[in-house]
Amino acid sequence: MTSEPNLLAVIQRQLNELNKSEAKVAQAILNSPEEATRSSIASLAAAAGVSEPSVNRFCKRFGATGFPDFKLQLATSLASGVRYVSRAVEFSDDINTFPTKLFDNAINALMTAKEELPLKAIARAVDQIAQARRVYFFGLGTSAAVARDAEHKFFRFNVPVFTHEDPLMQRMLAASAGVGDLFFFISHTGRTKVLVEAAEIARQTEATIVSLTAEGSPLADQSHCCINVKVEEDTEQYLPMTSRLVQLVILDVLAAGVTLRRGEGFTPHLARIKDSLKDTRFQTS
Amino acid sequence: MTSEPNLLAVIQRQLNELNKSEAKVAQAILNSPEEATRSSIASLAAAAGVSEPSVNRFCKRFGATGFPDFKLQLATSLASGVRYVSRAVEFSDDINTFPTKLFDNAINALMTAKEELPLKAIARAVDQIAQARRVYFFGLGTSAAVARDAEHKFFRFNVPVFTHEDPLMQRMLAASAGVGDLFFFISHTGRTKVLVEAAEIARQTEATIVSLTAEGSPLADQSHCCINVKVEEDTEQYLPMTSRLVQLVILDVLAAGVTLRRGEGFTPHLARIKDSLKDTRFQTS
DNA sequence: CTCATTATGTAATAAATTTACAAATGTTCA
DNA sequence: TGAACATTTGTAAATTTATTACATAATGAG
Repeated sequence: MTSEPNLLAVIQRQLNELNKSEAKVAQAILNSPEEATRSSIASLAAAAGVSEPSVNRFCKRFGATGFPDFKLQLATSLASGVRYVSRAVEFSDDINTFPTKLFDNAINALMTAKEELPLKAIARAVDQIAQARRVYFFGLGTSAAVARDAEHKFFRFNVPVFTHEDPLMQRMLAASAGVGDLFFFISHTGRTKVLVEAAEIARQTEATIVSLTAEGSPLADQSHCCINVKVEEDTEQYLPMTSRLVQLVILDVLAAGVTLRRGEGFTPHLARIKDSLKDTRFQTS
Repeated sequence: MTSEPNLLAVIQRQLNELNKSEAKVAQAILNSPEEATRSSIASLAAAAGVSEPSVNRFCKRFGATGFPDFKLQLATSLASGVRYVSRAVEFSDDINTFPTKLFDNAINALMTAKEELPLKAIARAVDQIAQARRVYFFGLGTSAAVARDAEHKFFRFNVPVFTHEDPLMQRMLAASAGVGDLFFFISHTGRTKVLVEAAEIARQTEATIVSLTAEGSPLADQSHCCINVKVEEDTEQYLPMTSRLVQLVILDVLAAGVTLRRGEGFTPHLARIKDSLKDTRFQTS
């Protein structure tokens, strides 16, 4: 009943243990799996050079209730197995291809991140943020923009938040930290010197250090709680694009987590902030 | 023939444009998509409370050749693992559900945006940015972080870029603009007063106005070129989450577009900037 | 070489899907 | 309002597709 994640591999593996006509069916399916999902039992039987019941028996042998069920499993397996392969933009690309590639890469990164979400670390970070008296979001370069976004978001939850892009300010604030302060470091590589140094300084105080960065990096080493994001991205060669998207969504998750912890009683507060923005907008006609 | 990667979202979106019985079928499928992939046309018709041909017509309306083909597409679409209908986080959610929901919503937003990418506007914006003598990225609130990210990205392409979050600075810069200046406004709603005013001021100069905002908004009206992003997001009630992700990826697209226009000769410049960052990092052991 | 066993195919049956058409419903305009 | 038209929906027949039952062929052991 459990849908096999990779049906083709299973078929391939059992190939020798099949009898002649079943092997023919297997071969036909392995030759063009996509086509098999679209064929009727008659056309697949013809393609394999066997009779229709042989195809049916083949399907049952692999745990399906019948041919349609088998096709379904095969289609599912193909869809999940193919996995978008991220594609680099090339100089030969034109307006019709490169935007799609970039979107595909972004989508792919989020899907991958979603699958290996470090839920324990996230839950812990939510706890710590919810308990903090003050939260500092620090990042540099691209991550500075992420930190700014986080500040904006968490501010609405009545958490006193601060962001500073200036490494000197970051150091000074880290040095004068105390109980109840939480430093949230954001860095794709986790190796940016001045940021790691700020973390080291903060670590010597009573403050809590949370980081959103690469596993096993110097920055992660300095953290009480590290949310590590695995994004396959060659930042040495290209600009980081997808990693910051994942970071942003994770910060959304943290913000949502904090809100949920506060419970429904907190919603009026959010509504008040929303209202305060109303007059800054042109009304929709 | 093109297999829709996001069938449920497509169905969801067209829900109001369907007639009664088709809507019933749509609802039945949205209620339990997995079950639909395993049902026969008869049982789905029964579940929806319509006749079998109605189900068949529904399938054809969505580009399938018939019911089996539709089931196949649906199964394929489900297999990629994303719940394509955006789901709001609720107070009953726990750590195992709400992070997934948020990721799914983000992925969904990017997929939808990808489907209706305004390629003409993007191509035009790329042209204009490539020709600009100076580019100003202006945004407020959440969009300020997006503007900051854009500044960071475009800076690497040797385009003189500037960002200011201060509305007064924005106005002053807008007022003193001239030929070759490009103002790039970022706003989800396109109705933020001070931003629209800055655009109005800039519009009276020789500068070019490009905006990344909602179609038909006051801000769009002020722009020479408007890249409109359709993201279904209730910003009145919730914080904008997905829209800024789409904005970021579109800015990546613009940056890639500018790079492609410059041709391969430009890559050494990027390499030099990369090198300049090397010493700021701890080396990987 | 014969019997038992397994493998495969044929043909009938059953199920599911599609098509053609008719009834019902809604819409337009005098 | 109501006749004429268009649209939607369902019924029933036709067609396609899948399954089952059974017969025949192939294989292998004694």
